[in-house]
Amino acid sequence: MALFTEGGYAEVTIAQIADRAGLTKRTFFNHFTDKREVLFAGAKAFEESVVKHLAEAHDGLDPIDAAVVALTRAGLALAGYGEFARARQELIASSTELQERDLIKMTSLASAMAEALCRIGVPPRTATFTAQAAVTVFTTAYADWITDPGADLDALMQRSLADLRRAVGHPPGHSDRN
Amino acid sequence: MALFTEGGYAEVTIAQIADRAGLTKRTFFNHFTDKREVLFAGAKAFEESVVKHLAEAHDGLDPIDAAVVALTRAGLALAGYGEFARARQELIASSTELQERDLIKMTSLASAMAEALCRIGVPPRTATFTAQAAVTVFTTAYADWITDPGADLDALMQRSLADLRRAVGHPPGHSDRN
DNA sequence: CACGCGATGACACCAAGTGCAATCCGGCCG
DNA sequence: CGGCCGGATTGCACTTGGTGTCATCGCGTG
Repeated sequence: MALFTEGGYAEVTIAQIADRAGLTKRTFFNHFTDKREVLFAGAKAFEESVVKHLAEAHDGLDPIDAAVVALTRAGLALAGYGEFARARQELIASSTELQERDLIKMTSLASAMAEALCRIGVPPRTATFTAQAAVTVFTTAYADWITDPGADLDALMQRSLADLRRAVGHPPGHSDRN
Repeated sequence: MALFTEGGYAEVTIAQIADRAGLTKRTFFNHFTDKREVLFAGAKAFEESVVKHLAEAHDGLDPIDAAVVALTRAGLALAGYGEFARARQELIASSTELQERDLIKMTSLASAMAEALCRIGVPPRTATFTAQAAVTVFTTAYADWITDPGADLDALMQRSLADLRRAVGHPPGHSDRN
């Protein structure tokens, strides 16, 4: 991170990273498949955390609410990394390479969530849309949270979900229940 | 395309592409910034087409419906490329590199649409969610259309939109109008 | 102490890009 | 007709990400 923030992502070379870590270029690639991947180390763990929360806490909730809750819970575990998260997000925003990687991680997350929803009994197509929507909600709520770390992630998530609902409009053929 | 489909994306080298086109590696990079980009040549034109349709045909429609209609109209212009589109999609599915590029193109499309919506008077946050949702709808409808080129894109889009609406549930505080 | 195994390192190598300068080619002007 | 010009093409050298292979190191175990 130190190297990246002072030199810019593209300028920093793998050799430099390896040197800084007291290792070799080759060893770097034994730990990370990519240069990009070094900034997404936690992604897999986060995905698993979300899936776990999703499998646990879906009692009586709409799929979309369950998905949002699962993302919120998993997201709260990131609360400690505030400063790092901000720097990382800024770095990602500065490089299309990193944005691409970020997007595919989010897509992977959505897929994993969709699969988890299927296991709960949600039909596949609904599961896909639900997961995708939930991840969209998370992405913007997370961005909000980055710019204001003091805010409550849960509230931000609910606000984003409400905004999304307002944006896509009403589903056909039912009157409001709940 | 011929090279890619017979050899697989990763195996084909820029030199081979250039040879096949009767050009040089260097010249290839004068036309395309990337190896990936050669498969996304039409993306910018598509994006502009969508924005144009969106600016024109938003009379009296909800933003989300306007966005979906714009994507549908622009999508219909792709009807001629059926076989190519299928091969391309298959290729993208086979390579994470290409998936990443595809995702960022879709994100760029969503951004452009959001901006266009803002110009129409939709508040920014709503515009972002609307555009994102519409692109999601398009992505799955397009995938459906790829697997069944005989189908009607318009119908597929409407079905996807309905599915998405069902997935995200009802917006708060209004009873169904329309 | 010998052995084995996982992590590290050295080295050679390939392909994607990039910068720069030379060259080609078609049109245009005197 | 001949020279000139600007854009497209090219050759070439170079950097860097990434991989395959094999040697080596360090360490815990029998």
